[in-house]
Amino acid sequence: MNTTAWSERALQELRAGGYRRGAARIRVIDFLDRQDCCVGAQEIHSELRSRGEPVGLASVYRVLDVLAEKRLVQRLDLGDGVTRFEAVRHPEEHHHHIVCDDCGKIEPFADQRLELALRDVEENSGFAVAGHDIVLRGACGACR
Amino acid sequence: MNTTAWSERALQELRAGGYRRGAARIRVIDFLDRQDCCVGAQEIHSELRSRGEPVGLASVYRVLDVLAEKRLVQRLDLGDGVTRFEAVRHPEEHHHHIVCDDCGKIEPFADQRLELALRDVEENSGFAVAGHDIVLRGACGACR
DNA sequence: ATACGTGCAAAGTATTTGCAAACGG
DNA sequence: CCGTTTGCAAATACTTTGCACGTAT
Repeated sequence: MNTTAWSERALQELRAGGYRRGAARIRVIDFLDRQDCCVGAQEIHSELRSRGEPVGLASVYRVLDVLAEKRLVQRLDLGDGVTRFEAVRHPEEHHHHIVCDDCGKIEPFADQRLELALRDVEENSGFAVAGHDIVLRGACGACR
Repeated sequence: MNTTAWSERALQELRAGGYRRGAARIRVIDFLDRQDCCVGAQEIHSELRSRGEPVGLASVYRVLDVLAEKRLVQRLDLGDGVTRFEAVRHPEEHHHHIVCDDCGKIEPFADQRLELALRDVEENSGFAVAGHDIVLRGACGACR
């Protein structure tokens, strides 16, 4: 399986949308593709900077905005005032997160029954539901 | 049923915890008791001010902090950068929220199957889960 | 009387916006 | 070339903190 598939697809979809391949865009997309969990904008900014691939912080936010609009990344809010982003590699199989209140560790999880229950709620809500955010909080194995 | 039960219980629990009945504390608690949905700190502050019960914004935040710690209110993050708070009237029957992306309308919902599915996930997570936050997003009946 | 509570203003943090210069196609 | 993208700095928005004064107990 090709590990760089996502960044390629992202750049391709952006191009199709009339977006150019600017330096910041490529760097941020490339960075996101290397992550296996969600990251915040400031984190992306400082990591890229320390790797010698500096990018303006505003550009990071702008790139993330475009990616989120194209649904190439998922925004997530863990409740600490930082918006995090994660590459959407397999749109059909999405997952959620569980966060440790003590050490801040973030772990993903997926559950079919949960999704089915959510789908039912969504269908009976009277809303045209576009998405849902689920965050579990507690103490991780190491901290409790 | 007594509609002011919550504010009384809140003040009582705070007193038991060694907290005094300061003016800001009473006003914020009283205000929260009159709401039927979640509210943000700034909103509480300006509403109280326009009602002629002014309270310092910092005090609002401090009161909310104490209440959240004592689990008398629930924090919730709807993803728009504003932390909202809601009185916890019946700890055993909690609910979640669905938000309209267009008009910002917030509606509560509760679902037993969803809770059961969550409980299972929580038990198998390896975490000692303290709580969960669920937010559904979409277009409400009027906006879609 | 004396700790705790409050209000104001200043600081802190995350994010957004204005604008001139750089750059992709 | 020309419109898009970028980086910087300034602006915004929410929340937190420091500190002197007020007040509940």
